Amino acid sequence: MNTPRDASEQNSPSSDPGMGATARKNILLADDHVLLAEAIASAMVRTQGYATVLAATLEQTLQELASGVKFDLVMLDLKMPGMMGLRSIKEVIAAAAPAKVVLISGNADRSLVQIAVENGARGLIPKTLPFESLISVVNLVLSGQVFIPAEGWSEGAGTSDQSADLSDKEIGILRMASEGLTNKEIALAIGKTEVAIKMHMRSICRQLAARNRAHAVTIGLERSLI
Amino acid sequence: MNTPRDASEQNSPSSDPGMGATARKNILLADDHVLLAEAIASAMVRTQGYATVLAATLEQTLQELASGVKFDLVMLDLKMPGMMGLRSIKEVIAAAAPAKVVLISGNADRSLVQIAVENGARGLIPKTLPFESLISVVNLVLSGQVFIPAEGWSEGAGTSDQSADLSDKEIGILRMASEGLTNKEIALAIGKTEVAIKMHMRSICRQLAARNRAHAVTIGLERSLI
DNA sequence: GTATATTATATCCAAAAGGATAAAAAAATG
DNA sequence: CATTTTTTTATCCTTTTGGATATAATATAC
Repeated sequence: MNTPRDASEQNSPSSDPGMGATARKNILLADDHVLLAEAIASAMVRTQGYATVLAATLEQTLQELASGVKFDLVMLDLKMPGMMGLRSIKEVIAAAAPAKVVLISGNADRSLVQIAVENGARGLIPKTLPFESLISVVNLVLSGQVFIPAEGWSEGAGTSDQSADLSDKEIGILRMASEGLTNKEIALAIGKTEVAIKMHMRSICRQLAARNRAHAVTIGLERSLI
Repeated sequence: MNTPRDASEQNSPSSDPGMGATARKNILLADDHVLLAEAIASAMVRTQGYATVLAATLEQTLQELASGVKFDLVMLDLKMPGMMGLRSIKEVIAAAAPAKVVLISGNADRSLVQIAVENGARGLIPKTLPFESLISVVNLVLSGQVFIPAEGWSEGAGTSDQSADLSDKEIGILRMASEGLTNKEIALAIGKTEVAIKMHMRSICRQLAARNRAHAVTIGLERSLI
């Protein structure tokens, strides 16, 4: 099945006149892993005739979505420069509407995807998916279905764990904590007191269902919140 | 000695008679991101005529390397089930010899790759590399060169940071710490005293140049040590 | 075997993290 | 405006970390 894919030149989308009711689909592929993105893009073009545009950062993605080109599907990598967990996903979903948004990830955790779907995402394409299945999933999603793989992703938190999204401030604090800064140092850095940071950390841990800051950092990293 | 069973339908490697001195190359592609692996594999086959075998776990990789098939190049993903940082990289390099081993990663940190190269790795292929460049890099490496991209990876630790590899015990302890376990709980889990764990944590932090356990967890996750 | 590392343990101690409660300060809401 | 909510701060406290030092118990090497 896999034959030539030439990576570079996708068909440009936009103004495409005189196509039937089921016109050719425009896909925005947002992934900084160009190697993968080009491969997917070329498969789309070759086997389905879908026009594909690439974006390598969140910024580029939003730019493309604001460019006026009407996309049918956005394939969004969870770990891309600029991405900050659920926060960014929501942003893209809003900007992409009414285009469908499906997530791509190497190892997303269950709860994040679940919440993302509740917020309008059309599912998840794990990077561990065989090539062949990819096309089927894309068409499935284009037809209006939601696709979530039954397995193949990290266990996440099977228990009671709602993937709340942290505020920008909380994300900043968690990031600093992940870099080894103490509460006192963080406080100094953002001009607050140590106690304030401590309260934020407690809030962060509660929201992430983390046992302590080390655990919070782990969860933050795995959900690419930070 | 099992015959090369290749993952999809790539040309089977091994006994390939009647090729010139520069015989066709056998490549082992170890990456659990099948989507990407198949794309690379097909590009290899199509544009270069290189036979490619896929492996999706460290275990499979080592099995292939022990199967008797002579590979010329192993492309090894840093984040694959079973992989534990430098430890596993060394293992693969040893098992692959005299085949060349080049790393693949979405976001490897500088120091790890540096140390890996000092241990015999032939360089790094970032997943952000354009498709076109991939072929060039592969041939470059096959010709005996080491390839390390000048940019496009996480800053890592620019300062004085030697990516030492942790012992199995240390990795286990760090992993438990990343899951929010306290020293006391870890001690209980592995039948040691709290103080012993504390000493190990200190040793871990020293080796990773981490400021504290939260930082150590971050580094451990980023280097996929845990 | 002895000598030399490595690993584990015991006691100290100071700093930081985690938790609770109450009260200002600021922001958002009506 | 007044009111409600959120954020920030203060003061307690307990547990956990992080660090130092010394001593036992294993290994590892010679």
